[in-house]
Amino acid sequence: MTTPTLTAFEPRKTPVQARATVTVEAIFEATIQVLLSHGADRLTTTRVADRAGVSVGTLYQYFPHKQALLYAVFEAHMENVTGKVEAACLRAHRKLLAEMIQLVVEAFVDAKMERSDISAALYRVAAEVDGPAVVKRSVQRSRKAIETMLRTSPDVELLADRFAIDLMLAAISGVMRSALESEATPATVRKLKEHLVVLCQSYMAAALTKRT
Amino acid sequence: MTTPTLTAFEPRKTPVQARATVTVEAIFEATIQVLLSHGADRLTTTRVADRAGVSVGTLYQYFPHKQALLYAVFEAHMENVTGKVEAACLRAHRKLLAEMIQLVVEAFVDAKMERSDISAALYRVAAEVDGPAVVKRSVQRSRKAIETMLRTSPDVELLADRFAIDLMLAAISGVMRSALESEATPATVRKLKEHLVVLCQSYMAAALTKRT
DNA sequence: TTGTTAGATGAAGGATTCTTCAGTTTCGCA
DNA sequence: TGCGAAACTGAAGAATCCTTCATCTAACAA
Repeated sequence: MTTPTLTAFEPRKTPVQARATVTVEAIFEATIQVLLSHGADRLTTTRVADRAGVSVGTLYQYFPHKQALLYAVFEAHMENVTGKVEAACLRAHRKLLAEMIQLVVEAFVDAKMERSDISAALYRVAAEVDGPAVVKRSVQRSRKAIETMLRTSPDVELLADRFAIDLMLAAISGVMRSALESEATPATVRKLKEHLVVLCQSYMAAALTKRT
Repeated sequence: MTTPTLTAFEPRKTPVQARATVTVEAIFEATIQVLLSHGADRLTTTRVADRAGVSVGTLYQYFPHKQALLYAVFEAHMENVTGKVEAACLRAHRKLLAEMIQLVVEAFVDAKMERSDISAALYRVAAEVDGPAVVKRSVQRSRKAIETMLRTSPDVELLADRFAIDLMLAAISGVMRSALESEATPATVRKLKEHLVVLCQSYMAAALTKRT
């Protein structure tokens, strides 16, 4: 056992020459393009390779199987969103609770909406690879960032448990999914963002006050 | 054009004899069983038929294609959950806002957890059929029930817009999905229920008070 | 009892897609 | 310039799976 759990999803070969790097990048992009133009069910390794301007064989040189490809794309997306959230947390250090929440929520929403088409398409991908596992890791990272952020607030005396934070993140995700799946208009998204901020602020205020 | 949009998902033939009804019911149940034992990707029409104790041909006599079968199962699940929510709304008429929210949230959670294995498995099915469309209809029904419920409250003066209610429902769904996908323990679910109630109560209180 | 309709069967057609690998081309370096 | 390694190619193998339809059986009504 070299790498126990996720071996099957790791790249088969790492590019060393420059052109190989370009190829992998092209395959990556092509995957997203095919996803958008043909849908997740008509996503074929051959089609992706065509779109990337390479042959199927090349694709299989870097990804052991179709799932690995999809997994990589999905993971990259989550990584991007999580990164944005972490960055927002850092920027929000030492601010008031309400403002913290606002910054984090807005960062999350913006990250998802930046390429809303991709975000929406990836929901179907997440179902085919092990979405929940990737999401769980992403949530853990976000939670940690939020926890340390909260510790710097002059506003908060009672520290929120991970439960409350995870729940808040799940709620945000749910709202965003619903918005993305119904192709919400920009105006709607703006309103949604405000409401989402209110929702999280109210909940956090309640969670950080409640004495049980 | 007889029935424009969803024709493709409607049953091909309606059972008239008693044994046919039994058959359809068996196929229905078998679909869920196969889903639980083999997973959504290994869900095969032949396998479902076998499990139901009939031949594939019989299956295709009632469902035009595999998707229609999955669609029917998913829709039934949503129908069940939505029904429970509507019932809870009716029971909560004329109560105080906080209690209303509590009853509705608990009804939703309970409905989803009643057969948590099925609920979880159906997330993958929803991705293959047009999940969002079914969900949207379910949300509309729930929202209406909640709106009329809220109107009977002595507690609420400012009426919540559909936006706020939809958002709340999406948040609840997101939290439940996260819980189901991580196979939360009963203890966790209990805690989660409490928190979800708090979250929704806080948000609704804020939404029904805010003056913009 | 008998004719008619509903219900059930399951082998086989047809189509699609993943994945491999033997062979070819390109790159980097001595 | 020449050689070994890295990349790339794409036809073909292999495995699945969906769906049909000609045929048979059970139910029901007259």
